Amino acid sequence: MGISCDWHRERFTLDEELSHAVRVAFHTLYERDLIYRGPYMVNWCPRCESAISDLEVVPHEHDSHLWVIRYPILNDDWDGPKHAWSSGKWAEGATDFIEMATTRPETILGDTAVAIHPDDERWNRLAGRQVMLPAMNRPIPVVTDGAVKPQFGTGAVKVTPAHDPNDYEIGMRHNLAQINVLTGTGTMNAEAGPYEGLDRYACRKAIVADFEKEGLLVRIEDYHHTVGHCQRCDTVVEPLISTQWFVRTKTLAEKAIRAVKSGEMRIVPERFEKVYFNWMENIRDWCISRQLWWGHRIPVWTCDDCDHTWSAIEDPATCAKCGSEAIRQDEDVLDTWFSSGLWPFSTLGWPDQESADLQRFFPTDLRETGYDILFFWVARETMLSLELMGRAPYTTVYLHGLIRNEEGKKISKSMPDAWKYDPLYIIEEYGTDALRFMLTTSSTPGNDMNLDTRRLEGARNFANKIWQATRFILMNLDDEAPLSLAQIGRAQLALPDRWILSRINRLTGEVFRLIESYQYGEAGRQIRNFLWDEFCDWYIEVTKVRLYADETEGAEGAKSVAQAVLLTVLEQAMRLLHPFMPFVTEVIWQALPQEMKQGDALIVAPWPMGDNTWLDGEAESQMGVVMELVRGIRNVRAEYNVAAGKRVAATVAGAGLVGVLDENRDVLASLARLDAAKVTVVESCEPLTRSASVMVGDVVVYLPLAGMVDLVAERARLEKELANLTQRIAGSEKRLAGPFAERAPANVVRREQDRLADMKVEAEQVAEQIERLSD
RNA sequence: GGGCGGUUAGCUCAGUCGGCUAGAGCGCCACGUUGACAUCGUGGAGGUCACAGGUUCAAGUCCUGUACCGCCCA
Repeated sequence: MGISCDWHRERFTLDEELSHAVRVAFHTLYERDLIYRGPYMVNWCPRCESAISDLEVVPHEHDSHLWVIRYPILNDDWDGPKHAWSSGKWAEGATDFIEMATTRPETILGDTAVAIHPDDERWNRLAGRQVMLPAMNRPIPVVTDGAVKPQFGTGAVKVTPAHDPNDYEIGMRHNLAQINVLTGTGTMNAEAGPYEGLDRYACRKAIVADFEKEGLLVRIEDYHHTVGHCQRCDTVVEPLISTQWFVRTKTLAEKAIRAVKSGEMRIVPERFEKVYFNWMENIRDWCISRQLWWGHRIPVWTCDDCDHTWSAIEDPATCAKCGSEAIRQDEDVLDTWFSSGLWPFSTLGWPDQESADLQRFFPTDLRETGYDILFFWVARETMLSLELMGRAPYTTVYLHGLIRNEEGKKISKSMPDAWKYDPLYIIEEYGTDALRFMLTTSSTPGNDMNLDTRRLEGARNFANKIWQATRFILMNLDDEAPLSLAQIGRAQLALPDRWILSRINRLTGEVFRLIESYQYGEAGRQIRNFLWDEFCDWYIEVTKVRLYADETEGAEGAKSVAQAVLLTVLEQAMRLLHPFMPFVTEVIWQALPQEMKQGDALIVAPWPMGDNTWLDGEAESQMGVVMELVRGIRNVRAEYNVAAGKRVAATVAGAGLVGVLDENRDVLASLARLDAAKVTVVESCEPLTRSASVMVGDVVVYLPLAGMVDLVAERARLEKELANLTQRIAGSEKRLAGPFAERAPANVVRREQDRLADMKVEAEQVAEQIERLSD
């Protein structure tokens, strides 16, 4: 991708230094009582055989079922089953039942209660009674709990504290047993009684069949719901009670919120601050232990002899308390985001606070990443940095959007056509510069971008365009070293030179401003527009007059001025474009004459700063008139089907710009395909008959297109133009006559007045031409 | 349920102090000069800025609401 990195600072979190940082970080947090171990309901991936954090659970929608089942009530008529489960007679004799719905019938085996809402009249009468748990022959109570939603299912719910977060809460409130019926791989364990050894889904099938056989299956409803999947392997996760390690996030999150609120750390675009606050304010403790075979092993040891548990930075050989050698390190490893969260300082030498890199580079200016990483990485880096370094890890977080496919779908490796979106493939097809330019200029900060190959083509074509422009400039150099602008007096510069130099310096200032405010896309687009539309389409075309001029005419001086300006502008533009298209700009820059540049390579060349002394409003406005005239003449030629190659005569009534236009008659002639020998520039003249005319302000150009001008058509054309002008003049006059004149800022009013004056002059000219054609 | 983003030309998108006739690329129509480039040039057609209110001298831009699409969190 052409990214400029300090490659010698490349790091891996399992490197020795960074592993040490992990140990120190863990130990420090442990000593501050910010890390604890405890039983908790976690998300368990049966395939990874590991706990995963809340963030690693991806919800997916599923079409499933709601199984409505019933449990028999223990009462005076029935004191329990007389027959074996699955005999078909298990519930024989039972007279009262409680109905409830479940999406996971296999968890029935771990039920330790049935819950109802205290106000639910359907089931109130059963509060405090015992029901017999099918299959397990375990009497369990009916409890009342406000958390039960009466409108869901039948209003009664089974309670499985070891396998559901809500049930866990209910279980805590009612002091219910937590019975885990699953193994780490998702099969039923010994607590599952007759179903032991079955896979969770096989068990589901089997238990439903048995419920049906026993007459305890009321009905099956279709049900659409979301189910959590493992981010890593897409397996359906199980909520499971297990003992895990956690970071207490409350105080860390408070600090992290304060860092942004106080302005110590800024998030761009700003709207993501809200997302950040919302997440931090509702944060749950961070489960950091993983039951994986790789990673940083948790640096906590337990003594078999005295049960002492402690954290250490260096591996201990004996118990810190009793000295016994019978010690064991915790088997679990740390969540990778724990070590990654230390990245902003662990890579700079921390915990060595004196490290030169740490002193120099911490905190970092800018953290750039996708907004989907805000919680995973940015939030953790921020919390850990504030706790361990005492300050936020960076001053600004810049979040970009995600690349999506043509239909706006998130691209993932599992898509059959994922290869199309592989950056290496795109680079192969369009080039790295094209990809970078497309990525940087195709969207707005923080918004997603649909990949569009047409934009890649456009970017590739742009690379070709500047390459061709460079070829043109270089092939028109002479043997001698080119002059620098400093060697040329400003008085020697022609109007187009002053214009393009003003434009590039204006652009340079604008790009600086845009990049400073993180508007990279707009900066890139402006550079592109400058190079293609102004530099290539106008300036290069203008210089051809001088570059191709017959040298015997003594045009040598003018030629070298054009060469100098071309090189100067190109060189500066390449420096501006370099971050967007590093490769082609570097190659072009390397090919430029040494006199034009500083340093050995563009990648280390100074960033261009605009020079305001080159800003030239007069040149921009005068050149603007020239360009308008050229466009107008081209337009007329096209309308009258004048052969593209045909050079035509012209008379220019230049009015106040007569001097300027006279000096630039060659430019006009070249760009508008006029016959230079037959271009007359005067201040004013009698309207030419049998000619088409082009008006820009008070300048009129007459094109005597003998035999080609259809008087009727020309009149119609001019009348259309006049109608347009008249309408705009009316609008402008109306505006200036209203409250606008006194309420709007003076400069805006002034501008409107100037516009009106210009339009009036032009309208007069057009009217005059129509008048002439009527004679 | 809470929050965010989007809705501008046929398509993909810009438009960050509210202020010239709302822009670009691609596509479309016409033409194409020996002299950098057909990965190109010149000219042209094409938009009631989702809808409804409001603020303002002035609204694509600010405020309120609605609709549809997408995303995040619970």
